[in-house]
Amino acid sequence: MTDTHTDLDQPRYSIGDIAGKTGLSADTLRYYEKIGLLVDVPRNTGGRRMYRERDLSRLRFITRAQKMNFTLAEIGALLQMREDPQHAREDIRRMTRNKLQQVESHMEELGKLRTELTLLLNLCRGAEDGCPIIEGLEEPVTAPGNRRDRPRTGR
Amino acid sequence: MTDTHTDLDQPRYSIGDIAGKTGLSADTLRYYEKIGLLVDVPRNTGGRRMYRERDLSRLRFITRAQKMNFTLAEIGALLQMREDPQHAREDIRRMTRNKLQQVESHMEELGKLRTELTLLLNLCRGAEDGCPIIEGLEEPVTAPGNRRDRPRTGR
DNA sequence: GCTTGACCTGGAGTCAACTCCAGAAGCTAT
DNA sequence: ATAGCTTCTGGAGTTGACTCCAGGTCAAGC
Repeated sequence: MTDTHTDLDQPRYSIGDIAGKTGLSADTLRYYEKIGLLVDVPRNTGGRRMYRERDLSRLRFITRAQKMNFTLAEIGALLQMREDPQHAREDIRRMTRNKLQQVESHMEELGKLRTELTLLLNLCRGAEDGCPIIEGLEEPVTAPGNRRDRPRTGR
Repeated sequence: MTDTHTDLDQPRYSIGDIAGKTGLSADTLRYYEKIGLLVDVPRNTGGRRMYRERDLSRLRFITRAQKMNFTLAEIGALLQMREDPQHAREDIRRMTRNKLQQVESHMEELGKLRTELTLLLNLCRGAEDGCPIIEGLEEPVTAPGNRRDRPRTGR
C-alpha cells in the first residue's frame, strides 16, 4: 500500500544524486535494492530509478545502523519496524529492544576507546623517555595496589 | 628474541584460557598472530602458545577498536602507537588523531540511532491506528514546518 | 603405556558486503 | 541526430575477517 496520497509533487532524485548525497556508490544503492533493503523505488519511463525523500531517509538510517555493525539483514528488520512500528511483529520489537541495548553498551565501549586514544595523544607529546601514565592504559581497569612493573619490550 | 628480564613469574595462559577470557576463538587468536597483530607470543617447550597479561590487554584493545569498525590493519598501527607512543611515527600519530575524531563522530551518530530506536520502542506501544510522532523520525533533525534536506558531507 | 582432549601448522573454504565488468539503452546539449 | 555522459541488467570478482579441515603433537588421567 505505497500509494501515499499527495506526493506527486515530491522531488525525485537520480541514483547519481543520491550517491552524492549519501556517499554510497550507485552500485551499492542498486545492491541494497536487489537484496530488498530498499523497496519500491519507482522508475521513470526510461526505466531509471527515481528516489524520493523517504528513500534518502531510509538510507541515512541504514548507514547509521551500519556504524553499529548491524548486518544488512538486521537493518532490514529494523526498517520494517521503522516503517510501521505498531504492526511490527513481536520478534522484531524484541530484536529492536535488543539492538538498543547493544547501542548503549557500544557507546560505553567507545567511551573507553576515546579515553585510550585521547590519553595516547595528549600525554607523552614530546616526552623523550618514559611515559608512566601509559602503563595505566595496559589495564584499563586496574586493581589498586597492584602495580606490576613494565617489562621493556625488545622491539 | 625478547629477553624480558623479570617477568618469569608472570602468569601464562593457554590459547584456550585466552579464548575463554576474550570470547575470541582459538582460530582467531592464531589468525591475529599470523597477520602480525599479536607479536612475540612465546611458546612452551612443546611449542604451545603461552599468553601473558599484556597479550590479554592488547586483545581487549583490539576488540574495542573493532567495534569502531577499524580494520585490523589500522588496529595494528594503533597498537604500535600504544606500545610506544613517544616513538610512534608521525603518520601514525596523525592517524590516531584522525581515528579519535572518527570515534567522536560515531558516538554522535550512535546517539541519533539510540534516539530513533528509543522512540520506536517507547511510542506507539499498543497504539492501534496512526502514530504521528513516527513521521518525525523520517528526518531525525526536522524544523517544524520546514522540511528541507540538509546536504550531508558523505562519510 | 594408552587414551583423550587441547593444541599445532598450513592451507582451503566461507560469508557479508560490496565492486567491477560488458553490453545496451536513456538523456542532454549542440 | 550525433556525441558523450549516466544509468540499466546480470553476473562475476574482490576484500576483510574469519572458520574449518587434515593430519600430526603434546599432556594428564587411568
